[in-house]
Amino acid sequence: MPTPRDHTAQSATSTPSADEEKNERQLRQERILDAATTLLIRWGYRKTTIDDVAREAGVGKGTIYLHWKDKTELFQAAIWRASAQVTEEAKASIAADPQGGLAHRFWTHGMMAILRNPLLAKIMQGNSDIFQGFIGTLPQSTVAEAKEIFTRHFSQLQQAGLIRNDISVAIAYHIFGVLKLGLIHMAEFSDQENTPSYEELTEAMSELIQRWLEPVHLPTDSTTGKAIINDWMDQVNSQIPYNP
Amino acid sequence: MPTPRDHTAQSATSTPSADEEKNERQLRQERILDAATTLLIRWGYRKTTIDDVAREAGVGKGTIYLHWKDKTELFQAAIWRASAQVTEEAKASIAADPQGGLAHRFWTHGMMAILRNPLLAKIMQGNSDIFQGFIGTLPQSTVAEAKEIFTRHFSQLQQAGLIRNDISVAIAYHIFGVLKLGLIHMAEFSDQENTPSYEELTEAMSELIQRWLEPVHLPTDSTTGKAIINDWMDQVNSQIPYNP
DNA sequence: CTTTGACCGGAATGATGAAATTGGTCATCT
DNA sequence: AGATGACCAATTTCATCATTCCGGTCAAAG
Repeated sequence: MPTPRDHTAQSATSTPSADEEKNERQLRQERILDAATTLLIRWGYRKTTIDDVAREAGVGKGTIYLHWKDKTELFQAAIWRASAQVTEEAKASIAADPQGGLAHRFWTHGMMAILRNPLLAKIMQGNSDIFQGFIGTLPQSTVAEAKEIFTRHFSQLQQAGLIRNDISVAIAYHIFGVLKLGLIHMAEFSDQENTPSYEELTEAMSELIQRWLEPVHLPTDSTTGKAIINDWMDQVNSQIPYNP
Repeated sequence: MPTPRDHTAQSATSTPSADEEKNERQLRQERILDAATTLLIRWGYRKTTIDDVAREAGVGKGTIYLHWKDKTELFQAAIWRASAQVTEEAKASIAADPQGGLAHRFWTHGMMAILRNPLLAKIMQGNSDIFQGFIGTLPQSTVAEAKEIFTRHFSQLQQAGLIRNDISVAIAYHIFGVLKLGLIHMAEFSDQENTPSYEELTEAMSELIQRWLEPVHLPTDSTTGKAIINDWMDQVNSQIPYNP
């Protein structure tokens, strides 16, 4: 009972309309996700308690259970929101880039969007133990589906002449995995001072992708590539159960 | 006392010459290293005891201490021997390959030599927990020195026109690290059936290196490159305290 | 109705100590 | 002398129990 907290919005209208209530609820949900994200970055999954999140968000513990079934769903929601934001940002960057349809530009925009997001950046920078005890919660089907989405769009990019045809999708998928995991673990492995800056690294990786995957003669039309990649991002996003 | 064992060579000459004794000792040392290697692969560092090794090698436990100071030195020796063998093999493959001086050929030979070695292959295939409780025993200076060796020879290869000049050594070092760690962790991550075969993977990686690092116009003379790489391997080997 | 935090029980954590294991030594045997 | 394995001390492992912690519930408050 003796828990003074700032109820800044003291119900200006005595009877809030249904819309206003909806909005209130929405805002609170975001606030809780903000709190979860902050603490996820600061303490990791295992060491962050529901109580912590509730306190950080300024709500009661029970309230959180009005929004999510359990702890994993809450943190999944936080990660999914981050992913959705990142994909959305990447989509925008790609749309704004005249050459956004090219493989290496696409990679660059994706990587930059990730690094701009505090949560995903932290993961990328090698603090993979944020997920202590959380990995394995994700359904195996999700991983398989992600691979399917990759395969489908990679093939489309090949058919559009944006990626070399003489490379197998399975190999490409595996090596993309190698690059992603390698980036994370190498960041964890090497000490700060010897690690190149992320700008340098992004640029170098972008060039690697370009030389590795792009054919010498690229199609003059960039819209097809953009469309494919846009579609890709949308499907990745639709795989993420995050309601705006 | 009741420990019957096969003393096949029952000292044909009553007084073995100094040479023969030396040889005997040498052979026994190899046998112990063989045992250590086998058990390292089967059980990992932590779960392999000195007793196990002695039994597997058919010698008394005390005998092992006539050869090495302690447990870590024994297993270091086993790993170092493996590394020396691998570098030696790689050197031979490179020497036999007319194009052995090219970056992507060099990478291929190195990777194949590693995969041919049971111990290092096991590590490469993601069973990095072979080292449970062993990592950290290696002096930090070794890592730093390895980086120096890389840097020096990479620059030499650039000067020889075998590797593009417009890429920084620091970046290249980091990305090589990404590739190595990525290969290990991706192998650990993805399940058998979805993983491409090592032949496919080696070939694909070789091509990636080629496109990423090699200039369009390569020097006609291959001997310079071979010499540099030979030198590289020798220095890596000399960093390893393994006496034939 | 919505929101809350006291409360509950299962699970993680830590302290304790007995028992087993194991790296390394050394008296003994060859 | 060179090789060995019984032996020792130190560490690890395991079982036990007390205590704390925390995800989730729900009766009560607003």
